[in-house]
Amino acid sequence: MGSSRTRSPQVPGPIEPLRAHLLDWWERDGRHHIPWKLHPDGSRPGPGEPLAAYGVWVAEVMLQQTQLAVVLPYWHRWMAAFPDLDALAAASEHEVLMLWQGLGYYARARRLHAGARQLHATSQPSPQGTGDPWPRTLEGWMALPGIGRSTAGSILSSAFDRPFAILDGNVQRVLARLVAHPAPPKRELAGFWRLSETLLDPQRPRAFNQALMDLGAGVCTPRQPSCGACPWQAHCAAYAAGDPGRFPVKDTPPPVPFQVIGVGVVSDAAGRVLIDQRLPEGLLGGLWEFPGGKQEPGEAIEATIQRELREELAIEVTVGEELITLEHAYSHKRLRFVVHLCRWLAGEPQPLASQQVRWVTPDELASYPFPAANARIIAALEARVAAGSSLAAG
DNA sequence: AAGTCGTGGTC
DNA sequence: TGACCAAGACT
Repeated sequence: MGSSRTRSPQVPGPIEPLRAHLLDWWERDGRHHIPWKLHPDGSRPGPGEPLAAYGVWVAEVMLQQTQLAVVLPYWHRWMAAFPDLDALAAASEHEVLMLWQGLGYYARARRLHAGARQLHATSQPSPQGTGDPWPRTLEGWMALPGIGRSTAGSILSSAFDRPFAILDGNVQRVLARLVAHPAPPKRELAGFWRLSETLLDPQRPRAFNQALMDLGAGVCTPRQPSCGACPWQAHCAAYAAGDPGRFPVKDTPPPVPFQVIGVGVVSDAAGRVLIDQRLPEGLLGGLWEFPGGKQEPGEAIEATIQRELREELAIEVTVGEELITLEHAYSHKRLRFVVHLCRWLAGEPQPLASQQVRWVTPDELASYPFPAANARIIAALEARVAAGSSLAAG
C-alpha cells in the first residue's frame, strides 16, 4: 500500500459508550416532533414498530440537500394533495411540479412521481393481497429512481426500524470530526460507510440514525460547533486536536461561470403573455419560464432577446423597455437575467427548444410551475399590470 | 469520476 | 453581503 494514501477512518475505542452517550443525549435534546416520524395521533413509535412508509419516503426525497425547516411546509402541502401512493401515482406531472415549485432539484419530483407509478404497477392486487408495496431491502429501495444508498438506509431505518446505515452530509461531518480525518470524506466514502455501519446500534437503528443527524444539525454544525453540548466530546479526535472547525477537510470548489441571460416578456394585442415549458430533462426540467437565452460576447441585450426568440420560438418581436434585472445563483453557475417587455409582431410561436409554448393571461400564470427566478419576474409583471400600465410600452 | 442539478438559511 | 452549505443522486 502506498504510504501517501489516507488511512481509512477507524472507530476510536469501544463502541458501546459511543452509542449510549449519543442515545442519552438524543432522548433529552433530539428533535422529536418531526411529523413523518410520528404516528397520526402524534405518539412516538416504539422500537421495531413501523411507521407509514409513504410519508417517510416523500420526506426523505425532499430532504436530499435540503434542510428540515425548508421541507416541512412542502411536505404538509404534498401530503394533503397526494395522501397516499395511489393518489401520487394517479397525479399528473403538472400537479406534481406545482407542489414542488420553489423546492429546487426538480428531478427529485419527477423521479418520486415515476417511482410511485412503478410501485403502484408492481404492487397491484395479488388477489390474496398482502397489500404492502414497500420494499424491505436496500436493493429494493435503490431500484426506485432517485433513491441512493443513503436515502434507502434512511427510509428503512426510519419507517421499519431496520439496521441500515446512512451517510449524508451531517453524518460525514460528524464522523470526519470524530476521527479527525485528514482528507475530504468524498475521497474515502467506502471507509465512512464502514464507520457508519460499525457505529450503528443494531438494537435501535431508527433512534441511532436520527440521533446522528440531529447531532450534526444542532451541535456538530458546520461552523462554530457547540462542543460543550456534545455527547461525543470525550471521544472526538477533532476536539482533542483543539480545532474541530477544521474538519471535514474540503477540496477547493471549482469556479462558477457567470452569464447574462436576455429574457422577453412577449405580449400580444390582447394582453396575453408568452411562456414555454422547458425540456423534460436537465436544468429546471419540465418547469415553465419566460423565453430567452445567453447573451453572446459584444451583443446588445436587446439583440440577444430578439435573436433567442427567433431561434427558439420562430417569432419576430420589437424589444421594448426593461421590466426588471435580477441575479440568481445556481449550484454551478451564476446568472443575471435582463428582462424586457416585448411586442409580438409575426410568426406563430413554435416549441423549437422547449416542450410547448402557450399564450396566457397574467392571472393564469399562477397555475403554472415556475422556477424561483421567474417567480420574481412574475411579481414585477403583476405589479405593472396592477398599476394599469401597458405591457408593451413602445 | 468529476459535472450537473436549486433554493433559502445563515453569518 | 457574498460565500458557504444543506437528510444526495445520477451520469
